[in-house]
Amino acid sequence: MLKYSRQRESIKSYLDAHRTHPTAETVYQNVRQEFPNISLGTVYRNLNLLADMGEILRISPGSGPDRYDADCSPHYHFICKECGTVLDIDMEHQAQLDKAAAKQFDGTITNHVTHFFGLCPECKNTKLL
Amino acid sequence: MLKYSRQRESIKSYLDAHRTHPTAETVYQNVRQEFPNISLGTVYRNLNLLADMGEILRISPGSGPDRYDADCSPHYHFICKECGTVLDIDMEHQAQLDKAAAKQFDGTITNHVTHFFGLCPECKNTKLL
DNA sequence: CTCAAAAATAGTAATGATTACTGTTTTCGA
DNA sequence: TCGAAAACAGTAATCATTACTATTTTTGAG
Repeated sequence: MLKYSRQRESIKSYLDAHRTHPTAETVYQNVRQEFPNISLGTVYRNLNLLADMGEILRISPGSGPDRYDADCSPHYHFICKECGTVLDIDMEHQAQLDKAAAKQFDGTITNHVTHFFGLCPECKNTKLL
Repeated sequence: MLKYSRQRESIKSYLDAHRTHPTAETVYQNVRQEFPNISLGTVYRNLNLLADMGEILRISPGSGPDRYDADCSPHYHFICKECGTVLDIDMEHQAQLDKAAAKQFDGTITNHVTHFFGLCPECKNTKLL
């Protein structure tokens, strides 16, 4: 049975208010303003809980720590090869990919995750100089 | 300047011969048959080197250790939610996705990585019982 | 409201994957 | 054949995350 916790509430509302795909560490540093004694373990436990309940999304960018996103709608992410920033991609979800992949496959395909890579707007400009 | 090494040769040929997307640990255990004194660090260093040179592919499956693949052609992977197995997906590469993603995006998109999730053929059968 | 069981917490230790460091060995071109 | 550069083995360290434990918080029944 799930019980309310002020810490979880604070973590969730931080994510709701900041769509920057923060890491657990970033969430920790910020929620600490409200709960100076919160422990990193509590942040991880609640992020996992929220993700398991489907209230937030976990993004695993191939390298570096996982990111979290309050936007649970199926959408894609961009990851900057230079600075690691994670940005939302404004593009419709390609549900047909799952069917295309299932054609020659004997198992069951339920979903897919796509990450786009390249240079974010800022790093792109820096490279021009 | 890159110098030849018997250890790197052995790692590369293990990958060439086994298209099972092994982890660094699995490569280590197997190459150890030929080089009993090889260290895990050497395996990691050479896998990174080969990946940087574009001779092998690194697959980061969101959870668990990275996998390596001698097949560098752009292709997709399936990851079993139950057992973690990584399998090749027989499906053409969707190059147009990069362009679609770039439309509303101010940075530069060079490539994308897509992982399909679900149940592998074996776990699917096990679930039926 | 009170109180106790269940859940959550803080603090800390442990784990797993990977990288970094160091002294020795191997490679390879002059 | 010889010496600089690169790679090595072995080990220590790092990073992200999970596990453990004693204490505190939540919540529903009386």
